[in-house]
Amino acid sequence: MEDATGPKHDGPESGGQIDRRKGRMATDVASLLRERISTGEMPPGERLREVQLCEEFGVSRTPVREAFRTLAAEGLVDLLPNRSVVVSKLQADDVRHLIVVFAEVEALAARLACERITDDEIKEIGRLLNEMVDCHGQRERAAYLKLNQKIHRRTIEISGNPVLLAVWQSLAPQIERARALPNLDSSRWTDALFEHSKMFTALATRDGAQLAELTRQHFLNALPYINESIAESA
Amino acid sequence: MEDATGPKHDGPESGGQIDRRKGRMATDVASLLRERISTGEMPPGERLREVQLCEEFGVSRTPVREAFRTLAAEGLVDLLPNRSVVVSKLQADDVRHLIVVFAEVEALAARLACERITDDEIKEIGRLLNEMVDCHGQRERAAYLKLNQKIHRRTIEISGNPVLLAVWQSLAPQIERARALPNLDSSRWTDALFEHSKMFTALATRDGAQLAELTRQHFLNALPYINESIAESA
DNA sequence: GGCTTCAGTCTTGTATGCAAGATACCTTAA
DNA sequence: TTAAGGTATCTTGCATACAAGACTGAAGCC
Repeated sequence: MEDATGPKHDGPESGGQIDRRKGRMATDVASLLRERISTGEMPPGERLREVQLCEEFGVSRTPVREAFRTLAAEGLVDLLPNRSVVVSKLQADDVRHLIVVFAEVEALAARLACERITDDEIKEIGRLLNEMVDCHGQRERAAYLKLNQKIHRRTIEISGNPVLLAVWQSLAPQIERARALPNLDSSRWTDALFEHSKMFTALATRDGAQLAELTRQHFLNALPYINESIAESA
Repeated sequence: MEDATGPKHDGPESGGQIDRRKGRMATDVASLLRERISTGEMPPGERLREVQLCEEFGVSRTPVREAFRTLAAEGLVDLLPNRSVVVSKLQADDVRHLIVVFAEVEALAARLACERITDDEIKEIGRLLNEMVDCHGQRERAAYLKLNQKIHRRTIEISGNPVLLAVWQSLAPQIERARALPNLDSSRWTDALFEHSKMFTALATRDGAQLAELTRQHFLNALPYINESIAESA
C-alpha cells in the first residue's frame, strides 16, 4: 500500500527487527506479532494479511504463515480457513474466564514458590517491589507494568515447575491484552500495589497458603472492573 | 528410503485419513500426529522427518511443517532449529510437574462445574461412571480409559469456562502420554475407580469444595507411581 | 589410536508458482 | 432503488525449487 512497486525483500525495513538467519525468522515474526497483539497495537478483530506483513517484515509468506500457526495455538489469533487470520476477540466473558483461570495458576505458583524460594530471591523480589512503588510514586505506568509482570514471572520461575511456566506463558499475553483495555488496571493501581505489599510479606515469611489466597484475590479483585472496561473499549 | 521413485502424492495411503480439501490438511496432519504422540505410538525422542511424513500422508511439506508449529505450541514436540523435530521427552520430573498443574486445573473445573451442573448432566455423568465400572469388571482397560477421559472432559465443559477448556486440552494429550507408560495407571486402577465414585457423590450433591479436593487428590495420588513407571519404560 | 578437516549428502528453512475459495464490484432486472 | 447474479480480483492453501545449515564418513595429521 505504502509502496506499490513491491520489492520482494531488501533487508529489514524500519522497525522490522527480524533476524534473517535461517531458522529464526518464523519465530521472530511470531514474537513481533505477539508483542503487537499483547499491547493492543493490533486490536481484536483486526485482519492480518499475509502479503502485507511479508512486505513489512521483509520476509516471504512462509515464515509468516508458520508464525500464524504458533499464535493460533496460543489463542491470540483465529485461523479462518481460506479467509484471513484475525486477532481473536476479547469479550468481557472471555476476560472474566481468563482471570479466573489465571488467578488459580498464579495461586499455585505462589504456593510452590514459597516452598522453594531462597533468601537471595526474596531480596530480589523485594527490590523489584520497591522499584514498583517508586514507579507508582512517579506515575510511570508503563515501567510499573513491566516490573509487575517481572515479579509475577519470577515467582513462576521460582516455583520450579516448567509445565506451570508454560501454561502461564500461554495465558500471560492475553492478560496483557486485557490490561491494555482502558482503565482496567489504572483505576485499581493503588489498591493493586497495596496487595502486592501484602503478598510480599507472605512470600518473605514463606507462608504459602496465605500467599496463594492473596494472589488469587489479587486477580479476582479485578473482575468487577472488567465489564466497565470492556464497555468503554467498545 | 523405502521407495526411491517417490511419487509425490497419489491419494491417501493406507491409514492416511487426510481430508484433502483446501484449508484442512495442516489441521488434519496435526490431529493425526497428536493422536500418535498421545498414544505413545510415536515415543518421546522420536525424530519426525518431514519428507517421510509427507509421503505417508500424501501431502507436501508445507502442511506438515505447519502442523509441527501447532504441536510445538502444545508442547508435544520440540523444534530444533535446522535439525529435526522430535517428540518431546517425558521425564519423570516433567510428569510430576504436569500432574501437579493438571490436578489444580481439574480441581478448579470441578468447583466451577458444581455451581452450574444441571440434573440431566448429573445423570449423564452417572451413566458414564456406571459404564466405567462395567469396563473395570470386564478388564477392558482401553474402553475404561476412553470413558475416564470423557468424564473429565465433560466436567470441564460443564464448568463453562472456555479458557479452562483450552488449558485442559493443551495438557490432556501429555497426560495421555504419561498414561501410556507401563503400569502407571493399571496399578492404581481399582483405587482410581473408587475415587471416581466418591467424586461423583460430591458432584451429585454439588459440593464444590469437597469435589475439588477429591479431584486434586485423585491426580496427586498418582505421583508415587511415576518414578517406578518412568524407570520401567527406560 | 584418536583427533581434525573437509567433501558429499541429507534435512530443514525460505521463497515463489499455481490453483481454489472468498470478496468486491458491476451489471441487470424487478 | 434494491436485490440477484456473474465476473474480476484478491487472498489464502498447497506444492515445489533452491539455498543454508547439519550430519556422515573418509582421509590426513598428530
